[in-house]
Amino acid sequence: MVNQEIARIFNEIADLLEIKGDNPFRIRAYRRAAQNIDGLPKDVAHLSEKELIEIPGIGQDLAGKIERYISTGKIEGYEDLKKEVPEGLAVLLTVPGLGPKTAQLLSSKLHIKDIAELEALAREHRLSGLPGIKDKTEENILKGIEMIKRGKERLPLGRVLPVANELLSLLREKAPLQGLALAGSLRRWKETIKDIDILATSGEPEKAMNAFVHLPMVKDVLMKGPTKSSVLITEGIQVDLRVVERESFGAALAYFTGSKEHNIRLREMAVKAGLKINEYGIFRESDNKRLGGEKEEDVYRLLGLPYIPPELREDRGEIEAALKGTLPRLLEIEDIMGDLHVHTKRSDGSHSLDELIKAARDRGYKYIAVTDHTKGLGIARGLNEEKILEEIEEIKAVNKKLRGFRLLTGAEVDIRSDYTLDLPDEVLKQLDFVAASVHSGFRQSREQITKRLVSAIRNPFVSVIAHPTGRLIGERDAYEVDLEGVFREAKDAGKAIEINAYPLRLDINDVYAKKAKEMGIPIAISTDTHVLNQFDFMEYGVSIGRRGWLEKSDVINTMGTENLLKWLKKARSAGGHRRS
DNA sequence: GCCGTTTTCGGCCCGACTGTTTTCAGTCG
Repeated sequence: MVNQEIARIFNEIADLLEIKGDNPFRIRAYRRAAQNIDGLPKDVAHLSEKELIEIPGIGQDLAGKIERYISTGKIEGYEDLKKEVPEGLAVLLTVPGLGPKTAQLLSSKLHIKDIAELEALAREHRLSGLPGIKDKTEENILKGIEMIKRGKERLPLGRVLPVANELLSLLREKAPLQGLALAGSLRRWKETIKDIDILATSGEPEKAMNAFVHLPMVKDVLMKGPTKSSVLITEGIQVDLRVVERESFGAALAYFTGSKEHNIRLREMAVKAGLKINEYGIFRESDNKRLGGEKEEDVYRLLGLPYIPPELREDRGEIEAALKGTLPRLLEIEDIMGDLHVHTKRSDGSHSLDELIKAARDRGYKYIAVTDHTKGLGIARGLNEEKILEEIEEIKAVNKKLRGFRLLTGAEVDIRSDYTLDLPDEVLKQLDFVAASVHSGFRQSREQITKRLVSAIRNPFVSVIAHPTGRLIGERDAYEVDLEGVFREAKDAGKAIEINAYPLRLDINDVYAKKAKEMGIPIAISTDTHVLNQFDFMEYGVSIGRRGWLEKSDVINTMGTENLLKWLKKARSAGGHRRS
């Protein structure tokens, strides 16, 4: 999509304007526009000017710039701006702690053009002596460069959350802190995380901060104050701890949870209502009287809004919905009745049916679908026709003995590069549940891969498309695919789309989940469990669903067993008509 | 550059920490 390209250019324009010292609100406008275009599930190339202006943060001017970029490939002013700012200078802004003012200074005095030069000069202590720069600043610049070299700025949620929870329990044990809570993008369940934000109250903040910066995994202390400290831990993750008074805890939690854009919107509303919101509370502007802040709900209540769950706080329309009273009633983990993507040791899973049944029942589930890989996936010991039929027989036998729980016969069939499935219809039609997914040929063209998914959807026996984009967060990009086109087909054929809850997948993501909901496509949230404790991944999937504004009724595995089986049957007959 | 049931012009969120500073600018979130 051209969206990401435009977002990149708008962000670069913001960088360049920042170095020039331009109007900060203009800079903010470019960044906001970039963010909203980036997160848009529609290709801006296909939008009219009127539709562009409906995107928050896009006005007459930027809409025109986008339109002309689509037709001419150029964004006016951008080239001129690049000429005004020395080549490569914007790159310096990627060094943490180094902002536009310092970049400008380094460029004008020392003509530094890239990070390599900056590093060399800092090592030779040639930066010291510039106005406002001494040894310590030099040291911090080198530290910042080290952080860049260490690589990835954002880590997958699934890698960070376990570390964060471990940190919490350690802090509970070692520091005089109360009410410890995760905040920031972790609390919003964003799919990648830049740092771990922790909020707490304490009667002895100084002592608590000391305990924090001396935790065993702390590698470096970035800053340390009485109410806020930041450290770098061994995994290379930054951890911020903020300590506030109890009466401010709710306001601080709202502030520290973000997103920044959501908070800005709230604070703007507050100003208009004669209020002031900061991390200490909600105050009346006229006499600074505290109106609330102990509970997070206070913030929303005093603005006349219903409580907005953290997963929605991205300034993607949740404030408008709250004002109109149309916030979704979000899906809860307790709504999930079963898992529709589970592997056994017959293919590449690790457990028997009995072990899986017990684990699922322990979670209160009513059913699981057994979806072993099929023969196309040799590497995962995929099952051939004979073995699948064998498994069906075994499941039928097990089901006869079960009370209040049901195994669905199923498979995760491979969608081959030649647009066919790797099991014949005669076998598929004997299964309760068929997930179809792509495991190879990722480099095919957008048209080819889209056609593969569409062909699978048009097979009457397919129930759901699993991990529809094939991405592995931080490891492998999604293949090129027209998901919107795939969604339209799924809508016509009455099929579901999966949110794969495996933490490195989270596929489809929140933005497309919202899109699917808007298009009326049923969603299955499934864990792709290979080992028992991976059933716990459901929490990640539900959170992606919540970030996508999903309600219980949008998700098929919130249905009871009978209703689900009915739905599956209907998906078959609906799909059958579309057979091509 | 965006945006408006108080505005089509004049606003635009708010505070902590650091380093280099005699009172604050820069950066970050």
